[in-house]
Amino acid sequence: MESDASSITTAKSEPRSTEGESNASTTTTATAEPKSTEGRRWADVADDEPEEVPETSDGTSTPPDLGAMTIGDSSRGNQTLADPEDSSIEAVTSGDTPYKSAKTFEDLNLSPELLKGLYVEMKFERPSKIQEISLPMILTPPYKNLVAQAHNGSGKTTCFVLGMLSRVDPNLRAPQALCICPTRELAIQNMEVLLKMGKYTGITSILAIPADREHYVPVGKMPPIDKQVVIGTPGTISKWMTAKKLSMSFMKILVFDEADHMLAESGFQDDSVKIMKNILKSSPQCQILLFSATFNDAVRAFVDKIHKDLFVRDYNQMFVKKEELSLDSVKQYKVYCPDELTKVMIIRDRILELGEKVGQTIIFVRSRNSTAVLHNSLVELGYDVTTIQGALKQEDRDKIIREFRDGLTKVLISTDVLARGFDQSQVNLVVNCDLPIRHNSMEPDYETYLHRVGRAGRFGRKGAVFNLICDERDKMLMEKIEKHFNIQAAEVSSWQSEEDFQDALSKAGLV
DNA sequence: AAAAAAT
Repeated sequence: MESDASSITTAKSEPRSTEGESNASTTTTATAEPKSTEGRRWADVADDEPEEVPETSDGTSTPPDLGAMTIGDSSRGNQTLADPEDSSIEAVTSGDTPYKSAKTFEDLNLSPELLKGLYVEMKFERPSKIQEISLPMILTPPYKNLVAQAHNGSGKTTCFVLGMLSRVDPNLRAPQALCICPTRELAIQNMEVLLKMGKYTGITSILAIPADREHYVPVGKMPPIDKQVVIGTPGTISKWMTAKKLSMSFMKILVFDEADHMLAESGFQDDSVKIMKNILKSSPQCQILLFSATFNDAVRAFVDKIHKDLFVRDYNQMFVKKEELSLDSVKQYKVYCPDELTKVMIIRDRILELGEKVGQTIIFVRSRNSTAVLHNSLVELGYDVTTIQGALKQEDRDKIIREFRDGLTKVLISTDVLARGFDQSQVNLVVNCDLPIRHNSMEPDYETYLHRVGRAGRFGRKGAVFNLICDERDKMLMEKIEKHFNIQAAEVSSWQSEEDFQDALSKAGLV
């Protein structure tokens, strides 16, 4: 993984309105971490690739001491002394709390039970780079809010799950940690990680997603929640909260997964802000973590605003530069084709079989209706594909996901319900049958594009994306995407040539 | 347009 060879840079910013504090200015960089050859690290680095990173300057490198560096800026404090060529993750800490990077889990004062979960269940050996940086910021008092950006497939989930588990007091039988996710699938997936990592801790948890019909209990008849960690979707959480079934009085940590989406999208934003305000009212000290691979300027401004409006507290940040965000390990292609109908032929004749050879495939389309159209034409032709979208019954959604997770199905057609966060290591191929587009505009949806790409190449694995381009609008969208991420998607020269597709996959390192 | 969710 090339990104491991880059360095960490950190910068210190000052909280607004604290003047006259001393600002020692230094920068430190960390060189490539030595790789362990046996077992897995916490982030499950691609195990099929022999790691050949030499243990260079290991002994000579300075550990990144996250507090004691660089300048404070009076405004937002994004100023750093980083070498722009060399920085892939940047931490901006706020205030005077010194943060020391966590080279081992023992550095973090975790309970023995949690450590056992990390080593035995998760098979982690030591913190990854983003964990090394973010965990001390999460776990060091005073507990400050954190806005954390990290690459797709780099293990954000394990970061905030570990954060929640270690901040919960196992002896207090009340909700203390809350995680809000954009989809039920993501909530379920995060819960699975929590159960695994927290297996020996005895910490209790509950999913807050709508129950299916036979398990439905009216909220009024529900007993109050006494579980310590709650993970769910905004509607259900908000419902429980309003009905006073979910007490916010002991809440210590609130996590927004895919935070940019949760805070920016209408429909999500209202619930998210409502929950946040409600928690802060009864639990003003609650720590808020915002995690995502993408934070655009509008979201950043909003985050800054809510901090001013609601908390008036300073917050820490960790982020990645836009140019370094698109995954190097996933090769992106464009396929020109004459019309929409041809897209189906291409998927059928060129992509499906090749895709099955290299693992599993997700095909993204724009609308629920398009999933049905594509699904039917492929099934009619005898192909075994399944489809997921938000209008399906929960049981069906669960079944489709289960079958895909178990490897019983190889090709999944999906709306953007799976664009974010869905983690299935066997997905090596992503097809954008439609490019993602911003509602009511001709602009591409850059964030969604990046998240879709990120469904392949989990944890540094190889992957490929085929973008099907059939008219001027597609072409324009693709050009904008390339420009935005400063990449050049390779062209599959002829959609009619099986060899060209074969070639594309081999260039992506998949065959 | 899609996502969540409750009506």
